[in-house]
Amino acid sequence: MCPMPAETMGKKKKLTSDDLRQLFLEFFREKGHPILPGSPLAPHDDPTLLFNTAGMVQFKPYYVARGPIPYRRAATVQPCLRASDLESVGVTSRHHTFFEMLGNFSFGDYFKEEAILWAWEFSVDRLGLDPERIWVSVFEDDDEAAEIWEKKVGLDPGRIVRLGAKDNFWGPAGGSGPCGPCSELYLDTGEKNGCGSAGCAVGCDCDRYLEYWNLVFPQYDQAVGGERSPLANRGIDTGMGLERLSQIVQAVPTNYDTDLFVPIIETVRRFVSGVDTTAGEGLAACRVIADHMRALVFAVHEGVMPGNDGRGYVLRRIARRALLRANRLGIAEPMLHVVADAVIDRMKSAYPGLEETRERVTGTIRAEEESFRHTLDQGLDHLREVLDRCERESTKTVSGADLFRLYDTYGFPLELTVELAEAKGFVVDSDGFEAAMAEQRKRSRWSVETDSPAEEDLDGVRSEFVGYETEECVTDVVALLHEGKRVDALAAGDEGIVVVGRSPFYGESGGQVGDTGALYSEGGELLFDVKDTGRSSGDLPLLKGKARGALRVGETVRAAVDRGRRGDIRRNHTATHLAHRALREVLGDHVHQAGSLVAPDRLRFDFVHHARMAAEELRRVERIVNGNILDDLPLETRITTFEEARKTGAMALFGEKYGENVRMVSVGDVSRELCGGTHVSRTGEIGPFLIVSESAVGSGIRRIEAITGRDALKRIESDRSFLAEAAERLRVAPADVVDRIDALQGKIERLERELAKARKSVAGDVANELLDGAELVDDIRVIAALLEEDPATLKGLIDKLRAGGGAVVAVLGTRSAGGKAFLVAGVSDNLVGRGIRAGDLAGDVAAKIGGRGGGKPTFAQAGGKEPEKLAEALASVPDLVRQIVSGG
RNA sequence: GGGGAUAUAGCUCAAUUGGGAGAGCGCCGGCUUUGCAAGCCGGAGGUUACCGGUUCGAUCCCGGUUAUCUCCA
Repeated sequence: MCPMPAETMGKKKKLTSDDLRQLFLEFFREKGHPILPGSPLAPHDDPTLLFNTAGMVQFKPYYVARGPIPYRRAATVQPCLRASDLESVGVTSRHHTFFEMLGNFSFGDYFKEEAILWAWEFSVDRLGLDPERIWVSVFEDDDEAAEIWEKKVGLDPGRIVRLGAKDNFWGPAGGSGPCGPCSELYLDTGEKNGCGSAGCAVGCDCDRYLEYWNLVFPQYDQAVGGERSPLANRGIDTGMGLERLSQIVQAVPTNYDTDLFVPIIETVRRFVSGVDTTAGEGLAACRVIADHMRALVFAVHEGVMPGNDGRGYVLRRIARRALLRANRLGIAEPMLHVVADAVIDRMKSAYPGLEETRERVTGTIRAEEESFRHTLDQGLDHLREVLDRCERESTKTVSGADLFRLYDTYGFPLELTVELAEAKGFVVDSDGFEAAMAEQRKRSRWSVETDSPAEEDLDGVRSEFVGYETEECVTDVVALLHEGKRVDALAAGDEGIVVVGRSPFYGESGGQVGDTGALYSEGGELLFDVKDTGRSSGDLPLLKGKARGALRVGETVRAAVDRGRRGDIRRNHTATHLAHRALREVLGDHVHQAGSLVAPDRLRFDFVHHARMAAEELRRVERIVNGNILDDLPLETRITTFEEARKTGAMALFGEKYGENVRMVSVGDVSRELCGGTHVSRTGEIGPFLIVSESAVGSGIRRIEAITGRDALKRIESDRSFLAEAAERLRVAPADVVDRIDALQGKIERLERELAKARKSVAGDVANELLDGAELVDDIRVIAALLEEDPATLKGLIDKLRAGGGAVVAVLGTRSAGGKAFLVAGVSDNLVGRGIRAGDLAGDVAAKIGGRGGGKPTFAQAGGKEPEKLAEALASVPDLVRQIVSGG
């Protein structure tokens, strides 16, 4: 193949981004690289990263590993997500939240020479880039790399530029790990694209020299503190962004004009009318939406849900930024899910898995759109209130506190607040907002600093977990903690923490709760009650509890786990695995664990699923699990490598940290999961499995709770006795209980209707009687009576008396439950003007029975503690009315 | 992990210093009208999230729990 300048490519068959992925992988396969799948965007095994931000992340251990590794070179296409510089997206052509990295890697295999020669060969021979327009940079003191470029490649020394650490020293990704100097390849797109300044060259910020490939030569291992040591397997780590590569190969002005983005941006445009989307803000908005939706689709596809912390929060912020931009474009309807469809259509050829999750992904995004719409509506209401208040207080400034409250509490975007407030002629106190923000940051930092325990206290302490094999063993006390400090001994009665050399106690982890039990002396004396077992950051089992005798470091003890409780836990844990498997079978493969609790009395399993489970689905899950239990399947645990386990299809958790070696738990051939917990040896031990509840935990996450073994038997027993008892009370056979209840309810309904009618007519009679017996004060009929009715009836009577017409004052009393007095007072509407208020009346009468009262002018209630004085107090009502009438 | 807010009918939300739990939509029944949209009347539906406290009396005040929203880390 002969070299071709970039522009001429356009006239021939244009290379698509799909072609470029293939060409790249094919080229490095020819050079002896195994082609590996990209690792997940959300790495399970690297807690230093929220998301995969670079191509080499999955290989970090291989650079550091001293022992054997599965391969010495590799090539990948790695999806990456970077949310650290969201503000730059759409403004420049080179920042993306989601991008794909093409990379070739060497771990202790080839080094600079091959990497450089191959990069050149691929650029010129396969991509057809014009060799006269390729420039390179090397780290300032990397003579070796410069010489390879000059001597072996034969590149004009004038096109080899030396740059400092800012540009040409890479890493480490995530703050620690492999790093080293690098060499970058650039394509000169010609003077017309430059900034025109005299110093314009490689490294300049303008768009003339486009960096497209970074060859990193990792040779140091950087610790968290910043110190560097030589890397065990120095090697090569290259990264070429597919978006940028597509831009230069397709000879278009920006990444957004490549075939990766065009169909997506076009989809966004379909929703816009009246705004120019070919330039300026409108164009930038379309680009941002397209970019963000690519990130969102891939992250949700992998099972990350928008939420309010960690990875989920990053996702939510990305989604909301996209929505805000859509808002700016005048789009009111939910549309991101449509853009998501376009992303899936565009990317499914390279990532076929996207098609399978399409419905879940677009559904999740749609739900997120609607939830943000809701947040915005709420925020608008609050903003309106704030502005109204400012108006009333005739101030033209919206305070920092108000701005912050809208943002912090109601999640209303600051820029929207500012825009809307200014449109109405207000000014905003941005400094006040910043101050409030700084205050919140300070609080958060403070809380992080103060609640980390003094873990360094346990440096050098070793403890082995032997609980898989045994529930009881003889061992030594290797450390004691009292009130958070290392001590040599605990006295009887002290609360503290014990660490033993060999621990049969399981420390809480992976959802399984900690064991309880006891420590005994060699003579059999109880020394320590283990009330719970935790886990230090170094995974030491920490036995928490109370000393019953003197306990010293170095002492030999017999450690015994509470066997019955552990048995319950084992049953529930194995049942959890079976339930997980059964849920996937019934609901689909998108179901995966989002949280789990394995306790002795129940198991709780949270999982990703978008809808409420139907009763029939729950029954099917139950039936499948109980079927597995009846089959009495054997369990097998095996220690293997993470990669090996994945190949066998074992389920692993997103966001969970796994070491080099993992423990794989298989239940027959129905379930295979990575798990450190304790399990039964055959499923038959589990006994009955009953799902007792299904509920929502958060958006897109459901929860089931279930019981097994002894608790399930107890539940069945009590359910049966409830039913038997109910049947007995109803005097029917258990099978007829439901029919009987229906019949009874119909009867109750009929009787209640009749009763209400009867009450009404009785109340009418009583009201008439009371009116007849009323005392006249001037023209006012005054009624005061002590009745035997309940408070609700009294209230009804008052309404009747007031509605009867004429001038009426009524106070009714009764003894309420609990030996207290209850009063209601009513005054007809036409008397309010004459100064008679029900509230006052109720208060005055209540005063005579040791209580208080109040209410509205026409209706009031009161109570008192001395019901025996009720009659006397009521008798005073006519006088009270007389006083008001004559006094007023 | 920390701060703030919210929790009332199936849904969206009211309830003025603590004093009778409501509206709109939806649902059921009836009527009227009709090309459709609809209209009129009636009805069912509530442990005011949960637990405790103050009070004669708590949807309202106080404390705790849980859940959701939201910001920071």
